[in-house]
Order: sequence, then structure tokens, then C-alpha cells
Amino acid sequence: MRKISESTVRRLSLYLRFLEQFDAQGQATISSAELARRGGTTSAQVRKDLSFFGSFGKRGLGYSVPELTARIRDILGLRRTYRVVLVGAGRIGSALIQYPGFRQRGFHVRAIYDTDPKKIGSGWNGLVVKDARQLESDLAREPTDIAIVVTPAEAAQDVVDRLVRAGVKAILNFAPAQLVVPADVVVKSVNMALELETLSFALANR
Amino acid sequence: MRKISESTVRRLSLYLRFLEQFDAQGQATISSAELARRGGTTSAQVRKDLSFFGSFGKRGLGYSVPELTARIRDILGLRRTYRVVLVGAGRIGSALIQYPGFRQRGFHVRAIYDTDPKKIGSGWNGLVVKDARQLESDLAREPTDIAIVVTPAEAAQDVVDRLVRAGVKAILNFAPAQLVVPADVVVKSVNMALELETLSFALANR
DNA sequence: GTTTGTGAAACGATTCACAGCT
DNA sequence: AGCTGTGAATCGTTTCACAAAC
Repeated sequence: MRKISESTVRRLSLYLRFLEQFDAQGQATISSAELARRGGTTSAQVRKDLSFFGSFGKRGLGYSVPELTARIRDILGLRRTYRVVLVGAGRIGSALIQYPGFRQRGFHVRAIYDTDPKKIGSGWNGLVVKDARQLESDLAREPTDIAIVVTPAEAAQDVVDRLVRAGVKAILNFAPAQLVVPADVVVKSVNMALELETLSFALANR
Repeated sequence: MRKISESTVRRLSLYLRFLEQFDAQGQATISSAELARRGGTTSAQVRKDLSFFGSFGKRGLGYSVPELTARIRDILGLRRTYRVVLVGAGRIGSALIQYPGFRQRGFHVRAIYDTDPKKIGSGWNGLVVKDARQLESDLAREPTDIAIVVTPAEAAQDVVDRLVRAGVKAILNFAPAQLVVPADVVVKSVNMALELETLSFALANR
């Protein structure tokens, strides 16, 4: 497939959220202009984003809400569910695991790992924290799509290496570390301090 | 000042983190090539990023680690500390407030607000959760730079409107909602479900 | 000899504008 | 008449490549 930019993918996710809202309100069709208004972009951008994947609209009419919803779900790979494991049973992990948005969209957290003996064995939202040493044997038994890494920065690269060796192809990283992975593994890093720094930059430069 | 792109600012944050590490190791100088290697970019990109703000290096030698560190801190507005308030005393807020990276970089969470009577008055990492109705009067007394919004999606726009009216100029938003603010207010949204969807897209399109 | 700083070139993303369907 | 789909034009960002500084 032609190379799709990250911004296009992020906008598709946004459009999907709006489409779900319109669908819930029973609205049958929607124009690119209306989607653009909601998403803070332009109608041409919406049409261009969609055009990479096909032509889903009707000229003069707009897009069928249920159809476009289904198409975008398809494009984003949201028809199936994903097995997710969480490495690091700290506060951020704890918050993430209970975030309803994950489950709603088919991301099922199936195991939590930590190295701290005090945490191992404790219950966590219906799951028991497992010993991180079990990671390899568990993943061999239960192939897993996505790992969320919430370890301290020092531990992150080692954990990621082990996850990659065990066949994990997608990693969401919250550790403030720059991770190295093979080309066929995709990493998305979320770094809170960095987000705040874009704000302080904006405040300082006005 | 000339318009600086968001990607440049994010990279500067990254460089800063690396510089701090090099500084801790007592390294005196660093080349754009070495910074690039660590940050997963190119030396030309590093030099271009810095060139928007001045020329900080010595040809043939590289950059003085302490000097460049100081310059980037300056650029990012990290010389001063920031008063931060948190709106929404849920799990994500709880995790964020204890994240040491914030305090280390001068972002001081000074108050937490919620509307839930069961949460109001409870202790939270040395702070007491306050009634969200106090927001306006508190902000009038203690001007605040940054607000972190961790409310449910439905409540977010209302909270943001009140924050903006009270003079807050920068908002870090974790609620899965598209927020509308005046042009002089900067909003940075972090949306976990959207991050995961970029991963599922990558997994689906290989 | 090494590495910066920076115009110029290449690339990529967004916006324009309009022909083509409904 | 209204709105999509899409080449072409525009705009912004990254990479190249080299003169200048050390």
C-alpha cells in the first residue's frame, strides 16, 4: 500500500469518533465539511485522507454514516480485537488498565508483569500481576499483538528487546526513553514531560 | 519570532534530555552527529533546529554540553517554574501527579479539583482535593500557568471554558474530546485510544 | 581535518479549484 | 444545485552540500 502519513491516521481516528457520535444520534449521512468542522480541519483534507483508501462518498450527498464508520474501522484495523500485555505495574499502568476507551475499541489487556516481588501476585482489576520472568514463556504460549511498556526508563530497552524477541510487533511506550527496535516493529512513545515542555515553549514565546 | 514547528520543539525537548545525560557523565562537548544518533534523526536536522534560535556551536568542535543545555532550557521556557492545577481527581490524574518528571522540570502541581463530594477533602500526595466550584476564586487569587484536564469527555469543554475565563493560557488535555479555545490559549491533547489506533493501523497494514 | 551554519534542492503534506456524479 | 474525488499549486519541513570557522 502507498505510504500513509501518521497525521492522516490520527485524523481518521478522530473522524471515527465523530462518526460514532453522529451514528448514535441516528444521522444517516454526513458531508466532508461537517466532519472537518468537528475535527478542526478542512473539507479538502477530509476528502484527501479518505481518498487514499477508496471513494466512499456520493457526490452531491456526502457519506453514509454507518458505511463510512465501517470503512474507517476497517482501515484502522479495528474489526478484530487485540491481545495486549502491560509491563510495569505502577501508577500509570494502573490508570491505563482501567481506561474504558481501550476495551471499548477492542484492546484487551490480558496480563500484567512486574519485577517487584511485593507487587507480583497482587490483584489488579481482575488480573493478577505476574513475574516479569514469565514474559517469554507466556508470550510463546499466547501470541500477543501489543505491549504497553510502563517501566522506569532504565529498564525499558531491555524489556522491549525481550518483547521483540518474543514476537510482539507493536509497542506503546510510556517510559521516558528512546527505544531501538527492528524495522518490522512499530513503537509509539508517549512522553508526558515532553508534552508539558511544548506548553512551556508556547508560554515562553508569545 | 519566526514560526517554529511543533516537531522542532519536540526534538529540542529530546536533545535536552540527552544533554542532561551527557552532562551528568561529565562530557564537555557534543557534536550534532552524536545528538542525532541518540535522537533518531540526522545531524543536519539537529543543526537546523538549533539554527532557528542562534548559533551555539563551535565549528570543528561541536557544542559545549553545559552551554547548549542552558540554551535549550531557555528556549523551552524551563528557567522558571510553572504553577499547575489538575482538574479531575481520577486514576490518570493520580498517576500524573506523582510522576517525578513533572516536578524535576519545574512543573509544580499546586491544586487538585473535582466535583465528586466523595473525593473532595481527601488527601492526595500532600494535596487536598478541592471543590471544583472554587476554581474561579482560587485562580483569581493565585494566577496559574497550566491546567491539566483529566475529566470525563462531557465535562471537559465546560471546565476549559472556565479555565480560559480565569486566565489560564496553556492546557494539557487528557479527556477524549476536541476542545475549542481562543487563539491565545494553547491546548495539547493526549488521547490514549488514538495512540493505540495508530498501532492497530500499523499492524493491519503490513 | 573536523564540524558548524545555512542557502538551495528535494520531499511531503495541505490547500485550491474544478470536472464529474448524483 | 450540491458535494465528492483528485490533479495541480502552494506551503512547510527535511535533506543536501559546501563555504566558513576552528
